[in-house]
Amino acid sequence: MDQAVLEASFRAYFLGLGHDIDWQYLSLSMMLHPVRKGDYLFHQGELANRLYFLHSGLVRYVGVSDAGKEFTQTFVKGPRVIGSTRAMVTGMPVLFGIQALSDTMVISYPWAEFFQQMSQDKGFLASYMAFLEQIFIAKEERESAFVKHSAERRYLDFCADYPELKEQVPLQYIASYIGITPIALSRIRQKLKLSNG
Amino acid sequence: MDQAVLEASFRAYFLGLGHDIDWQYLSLSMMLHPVRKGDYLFHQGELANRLYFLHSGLVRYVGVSDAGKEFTQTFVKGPRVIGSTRAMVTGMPVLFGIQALSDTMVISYPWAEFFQQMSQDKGFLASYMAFLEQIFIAKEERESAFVKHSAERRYLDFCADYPELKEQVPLQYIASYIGITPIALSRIRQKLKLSNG
DNA sequence: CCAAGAAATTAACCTAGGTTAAGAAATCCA
DNA sequence: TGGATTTCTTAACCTAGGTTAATTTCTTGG
Repeated sequence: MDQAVLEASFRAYFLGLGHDIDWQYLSLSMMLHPVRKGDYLFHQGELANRLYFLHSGLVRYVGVSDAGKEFTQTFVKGPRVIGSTRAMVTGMPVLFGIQALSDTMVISYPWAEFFQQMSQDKGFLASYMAFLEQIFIAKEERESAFVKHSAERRYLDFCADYPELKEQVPLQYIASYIGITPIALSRIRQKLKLSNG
Repeated sequence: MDQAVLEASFRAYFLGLGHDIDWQYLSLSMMLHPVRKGDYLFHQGELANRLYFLHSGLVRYVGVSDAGKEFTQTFVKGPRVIGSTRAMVTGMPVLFGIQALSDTMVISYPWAEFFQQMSQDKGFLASYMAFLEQIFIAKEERESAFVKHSAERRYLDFCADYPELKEQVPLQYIASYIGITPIALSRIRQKLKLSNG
């Protein structure tokens, strides 16, 4: 895949965040990560202090519980910045892994250097800020939904909010996203089928 | 309370986020909200499109579920910026209320105007960005803990992480913070008491 | 300092969702 | 295309934590 295309995709994404950015400040070469369906960009516990950009494809963030059970934190479709803000900013090991659900293309830059160079540009700061606001708002909404709604309601909301994911993503991942087992999700689907005729 | 003191506290907090800020850009008068123990700064469902700063005291963020049950999203001790990023940025109604757990003093500015003026300053952008990173990281950690650990473990972690809150905050709020009922928390505490002699 | 309300505990019972297990359906290669 | 693997469903049983309700302990305002 052509690096120029990837770079253009990356810049277009940032432009979409609402501010003009002067990329002259940036003098770093990107790293390419073609991640195949099923494989991981990184695993829980590893270091991931880079800025990752998912150019194309679909991934999920996966945490593993003390008891060894998987939990899907979120699904992300490219083009979008992905990764762990915490790991990137603090240099601590990630709390979740990122698994490709389709063949994907990811690029990355080392965050510390990238930020040092780009923070000279106000447009970049404003864009990155907008990105942080976006992902924080998404978390606020998700936390709220988790607390307020039953598993059944969370499933229905998922289907309404992500009709296309509902088709592409294995049910077990959807179950782990709404916080229940695949068995419990089956029961819910069964019940819904009956009550809807 | 002296406005100059509150303003100084506000600026000191931002300075603590790591960047020098030129406050000359700002020409807005602050609003004062002395919120007494037990009262709310705002309730779930209201508009809260202002930048709130908790100068002193302790508050909790409270969501109410479909079934009418309360859930404590987080505890915050001043001095710190508080409020809903989502409500502030998007102008949508808040997903949770903020209740004072002690007598508090809160000040606020209208966010849109505040941001318009202050976004001219790179130091402010960088500081606000740092704040967003901080709160996002906290959410990442909390989400991870919720999924990975049992209620008992979450209680023990809470006690370890916030020894001072453990003393000041009613048990029912701690219960709702770790996602269980006060009754369930009592059972856990009982069990721990027995097993520790 | 006391009465009234609020907070915490305990007990008895209930239920959503977890667990194990086994079969059916879908998917994936070779 | 067919055997193998993975995914999904169903059933039977179990358990953490919810619910209701009664009792005790703490707070707090007058």
